Amino acid sequence: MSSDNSRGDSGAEGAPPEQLALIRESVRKAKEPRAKPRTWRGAALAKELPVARVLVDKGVLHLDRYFDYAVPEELDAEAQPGVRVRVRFGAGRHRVREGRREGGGLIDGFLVERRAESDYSGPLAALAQVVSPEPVLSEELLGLARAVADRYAGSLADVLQLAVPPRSARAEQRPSPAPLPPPPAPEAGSWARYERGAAFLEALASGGAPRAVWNALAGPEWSAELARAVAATLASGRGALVVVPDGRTASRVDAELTALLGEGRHALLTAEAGPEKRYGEWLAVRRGSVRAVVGTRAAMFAPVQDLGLVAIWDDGDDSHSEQHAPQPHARDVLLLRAAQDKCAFLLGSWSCTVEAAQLVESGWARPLVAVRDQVRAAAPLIRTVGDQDLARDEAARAARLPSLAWQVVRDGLRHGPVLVQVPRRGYVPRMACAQCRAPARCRHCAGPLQARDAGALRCGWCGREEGSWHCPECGAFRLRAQVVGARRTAEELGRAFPAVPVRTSGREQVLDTVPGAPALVVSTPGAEPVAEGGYAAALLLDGWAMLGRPDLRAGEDALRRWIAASALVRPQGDGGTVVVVAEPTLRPVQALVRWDPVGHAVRELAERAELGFPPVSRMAAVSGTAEAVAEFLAMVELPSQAEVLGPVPLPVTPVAAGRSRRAGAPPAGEQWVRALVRVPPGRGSALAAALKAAQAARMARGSGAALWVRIDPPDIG
DNA sequence: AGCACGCCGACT
DNA sequence: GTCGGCGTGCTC
Repeated sequence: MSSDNSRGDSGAEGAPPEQLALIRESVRKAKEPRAKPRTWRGAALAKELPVARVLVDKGVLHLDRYFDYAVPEELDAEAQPGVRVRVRFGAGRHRVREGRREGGGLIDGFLVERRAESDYSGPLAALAQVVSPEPVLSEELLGLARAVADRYAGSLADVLQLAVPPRSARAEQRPSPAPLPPPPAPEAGSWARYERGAAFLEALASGGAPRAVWNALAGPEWSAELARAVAATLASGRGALVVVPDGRTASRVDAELTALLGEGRHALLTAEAGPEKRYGEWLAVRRGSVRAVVGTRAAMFAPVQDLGLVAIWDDGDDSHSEQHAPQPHARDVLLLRAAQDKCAFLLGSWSCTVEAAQLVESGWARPLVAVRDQVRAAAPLIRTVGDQDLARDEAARAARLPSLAWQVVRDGLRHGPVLVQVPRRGYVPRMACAQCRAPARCRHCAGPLQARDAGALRCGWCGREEGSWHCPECGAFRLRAQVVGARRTAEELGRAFPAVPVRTSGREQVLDTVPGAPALVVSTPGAEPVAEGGYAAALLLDGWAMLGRPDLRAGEDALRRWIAASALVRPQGDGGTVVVVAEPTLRPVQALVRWDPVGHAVRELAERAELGFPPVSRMAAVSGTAEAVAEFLAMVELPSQAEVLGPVPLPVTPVAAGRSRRAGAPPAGEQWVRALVRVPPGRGSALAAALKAAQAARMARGSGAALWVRIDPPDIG
């Protein structure tokens, strides 16, 4: 049967209803496996490749597949792969009685492919509109989005919403500038301080794809080093992408790139620019006018052409986790990109996450480190104040500050600014051995024990009660809740040194830099200003607060924050000193004293492997009402060896605090539960696939109750 | 999610 | 006979 679209009445509202009914009937009866494209309107179609495969822009999982549409002749030229389109979508074909096809509104989508035939055995609806001829969704970007959706059990449309910025017609109309020729390969510069630093740069410059986990030396040179890695990649004729945690850090790297490459070779992609400007920059990158990008997490999808290097700075910072579904982490997206584009990979940090250690241990990446002597020389001297010191120190108890700390601050203020790091509010205390401070863990699943009502102990993962806890480390029977400390100390310090100005940097107002003159700089973690010439000293307060969070990462995180603050302090050769108020026997404190974040991460990794924790095992969280979670767990076909922990009740969001409507958080006042599912190494994709399939089936059935599935939950206690 | 189909009971 | 209840399934 040949096409019935030969009449060419493209402008008419449609064929007579009888004919439409006839088409439908014949299609139904003939059951052709591969229908020639036909439209309800009978409009003239494109002569070549008259079928457009379209991804409809709806995040729902059961629509996470392509739909075929017919390409009308007049849209033939513009309807190219990658463009944004609008199509009619939804049930509504039965309105043909009135002679036209109405129901089903216009929705947005992406044209993914042009084909000769459809494997859909019904008449195709026609593309309604090509929104713009700009091919925003390249094959590479589609492939990446697909991989991210699979990894996180999310829908392709959700990922594309993160990956492709909203259109701005004005930005699209402006032509992007002509690309500049590749710059010369840069000198090794301060990369020479690292054992394999110069070799890494040379590999980038000569078109290679080295993969490294870079433990940066303390001090301010890291941003220039990142810029050199970008320049080396550009020199090879390829593009480069750098993702950093926040806008402040992005502008630091941006400044180094401008210093090294001049204007016009790189783009800065952060949320601070407005949507139009941002889309303009994004387009310049996509069109190949600009070959290098530095930006915050949304830049992880930046469509850099001929990508040669992806880099991430400080992957332990939680702003690398996307807040929108399916909540991918920049490190993992860049890992997928490196694998897909076969490009170089650089993960840099002053500290070291367990995930980074795993990349090295698995042999996927090589360590990029300095020799021990260099490491120690670049770092300040670290001194600790623990419980014993506090107990001995009567004055300290009264003033809440030990005399060693007073002394270091006083000496430091003679030579320059002194940083005081105070914890942010809102950490939840968890239980630990009163004697040795080992975190109290469930004997069944090794989850964190938490004190519930009336002092009953309960596991935060599997919900089992613990009636007769004793410490597996030292045998003690008593527990203590680890306390959250005060920022009053900062005020006290200010009063104690009345001649010195006190400056604060925190959530409300983040200072970028402070001058090299003596001053007390009080800051929360992550908001520390850079001091001109480095801080003379730093005081890290309330180590208990940072270590006491009921989180698997508490140790790693505390160390990362301490190291980030200490890295802003002058080297010990120049008198730089840091005092940390925390028990010196604790592992993260010892790692800080030795300045050995990598060793710390390696030990954590070994322990996680033994206990079946992520990232060695893959975990997923399923949260919702008790009924929804139970129903979901009953129907999901989990891969073999999968283990379900819980469900346990989640804390109820106070009605007053309804402002923080985080993705996956229960609505204010509603009681939700959470189950954790874990699988052994290598079964992660099977787990994601199973969860996604079950979620899709649930949605298709229209089970109304909200339910959240989160791969790699960040807060598993 | 919409929205239309379809296979059951009360109605002009 | 026909209108219409909402349970079920599809959306190119």
